[in-house]
Amino acid sequence: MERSLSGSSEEEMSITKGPWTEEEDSVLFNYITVHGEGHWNSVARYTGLKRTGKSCRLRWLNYLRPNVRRGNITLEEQLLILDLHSRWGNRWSKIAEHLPGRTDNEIKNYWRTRVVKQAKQLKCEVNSKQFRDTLRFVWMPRMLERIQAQASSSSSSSSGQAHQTTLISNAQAHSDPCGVMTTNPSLLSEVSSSALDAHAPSLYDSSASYNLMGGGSSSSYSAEYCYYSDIAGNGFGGSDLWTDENICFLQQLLADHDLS
DNA sequence: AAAGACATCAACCGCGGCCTG
DNA sequence: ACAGGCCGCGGTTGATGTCTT
Repeated sequence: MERSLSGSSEEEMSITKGPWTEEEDSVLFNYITVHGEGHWNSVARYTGLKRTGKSCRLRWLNYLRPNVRRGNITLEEQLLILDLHSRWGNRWSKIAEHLPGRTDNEIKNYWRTRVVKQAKQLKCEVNSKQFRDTLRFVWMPRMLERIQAQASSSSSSSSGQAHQTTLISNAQAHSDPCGVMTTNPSLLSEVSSSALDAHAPSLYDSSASYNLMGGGSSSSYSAEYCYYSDIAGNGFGGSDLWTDENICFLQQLLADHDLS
């Protein structure tokens, strides 16, 4: 696929856009293997590829680079993404730094195709406090439970005290064929701690901003949280949390409590 | 089986920051 | 100090695959 640009120079007129061919991939891969990353405009120039430096960089980082992982974002990774996004917002490259092998593009796509979609279905603004609290107090604890369930199914340990240790061990067990961790264990530990705190609301400041009910007292907060936590724990099914069934469940939950 | 709707993901674009001369 | 080039980031688009009717 070759389209011309509106630029006037002959060079600009012959720039290739669109999907990369195997041949182009091979040329780029071989060049970077020999010369290393960087100087992307030079890469484009010296390889003879009719691509911009930007395009070469993107193709390398998102596709050709060794250890790049695509598809099947694990629960641990989803949990990390949700947590890190709650801290940093749309800082995709920063978030990607903590998910080895994952690219900012992939994380961004995950967020837009899964999380934003679910927010729409819940008729929430994705950046609204209501939706963020839903993620934090319903989805994240639920993800954690699933991760724990996966871990306990492969481990004899089942005590609550061993929860975090088990979780981290599980994360460590998820390494790719090249031995790269799928998740940063120290970060996952931090995430699991904060998400686990959701099971013990008393640990939070009573005026904590995390209030699924949208501004009630601390006592109603605790009581309501227990309710949500219990229902979340019992109401979801399936291996994928982002299912229509679960969204309907949440919609009902929000409607019942006049949250929308 | 075909067509339309929807979901996913690779790639492009514009902008801002940094570096260098 | 500043202008130009390069790089990286985040937002958006378009192609392709999958599902539904």
